[in-house]
Amino acid sequence: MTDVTVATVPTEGTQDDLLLEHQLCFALTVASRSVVGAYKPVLDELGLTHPQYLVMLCLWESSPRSVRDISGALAQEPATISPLLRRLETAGLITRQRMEGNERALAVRLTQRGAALREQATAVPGTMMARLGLTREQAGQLHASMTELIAATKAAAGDAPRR
Amino acid sequence: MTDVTVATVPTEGTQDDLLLEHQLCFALTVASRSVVGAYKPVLDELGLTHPQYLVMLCLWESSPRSVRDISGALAQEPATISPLLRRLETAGLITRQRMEGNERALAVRLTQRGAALREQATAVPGTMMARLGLTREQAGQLHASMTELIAATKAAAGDAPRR
DNA sequence: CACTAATTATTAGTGCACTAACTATCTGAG
DNA sequence: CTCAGATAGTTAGTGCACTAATAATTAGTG
Repeated sequence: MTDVTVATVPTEGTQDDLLLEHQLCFALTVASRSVVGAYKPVLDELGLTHPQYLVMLCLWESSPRSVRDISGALAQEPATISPLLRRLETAGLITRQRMEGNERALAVRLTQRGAALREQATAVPGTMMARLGLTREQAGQLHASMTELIAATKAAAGDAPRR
Repeated sequence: MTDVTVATVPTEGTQDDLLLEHQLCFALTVASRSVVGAYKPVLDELGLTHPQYLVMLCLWESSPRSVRDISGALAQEPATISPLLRRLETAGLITRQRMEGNERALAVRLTQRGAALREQATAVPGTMMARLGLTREQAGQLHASMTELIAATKAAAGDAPRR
């Protein structure tokens, strides 16, 4: 219906460049919101939001981790992670206590319930790929494209702001 | 450095499925945030946030539009658009008045300043592609992938929730 | 050793995004 | 013609995400 769009994108700049439907950034944000939205019914059963799910993935990989560490792994500001962790603590999935030997850092640790939730979560990736009708190859291809894009933005950040 | 990831994804499900770095949804959200972040310095000069930029693109295409119309074009809830429009009105870029003939609908209209801003904006797409080091072909390819993904999520939404 | 620097986390403030609840207007079936 | 239901926007409430400012601890240098 509306997929002539890409095929007709010309090689040089035109005044069509400002058409909403031609914007990669628009397609990307819609895709992101749509995919996250598709996770919702599945994650609801675990009682997690999508960002919370990502934090849990992080902790299932290794358990006592600092805020800075998690923040780095998720490419998110500590100020974003902080309240998120507070909610996960309230939900009884993690504990937060100062690290011994370095009282400024926080030791974020899975509770028994938090660790146990992993069992239910193992089904999530497969369920989602099936729901979206993606093969492992397609998913891998998209993953690679996104990784490249992320790298491109890092390069762009290094260029202009001139720090 | 860390790009062995995709090449080593096996064909069948393993316990590695829960590794953060293997999640497409993670790569997608990071890519989305990163790209939007890359727009920031450029859009700052126009005094727009990225979501506001998308609304303006919308209005530069056709000017008196209803909230519902804009909401549909941007794939966003009216409740999200509403306060966003209020800020654009405060910024003097648009006006909001009830439509004559249908007092429930709103006529969102560009002001002179709003229309004029388009001149500055014409440079944005080109600037961004250059900054990200993307060719038109690459951008087109990514755009097509995102469009497919979006379609996949729509299909998924139609399946399960069974309305 | 003292005092500045850097590191780590949190808080405040703004803006997006969504759901649910509400108001106002319009439409259409009886 | 009337009033139940649909339509269009807004508001309230929650949660993310970012920047800037703050507090607390640690490390390093003179």
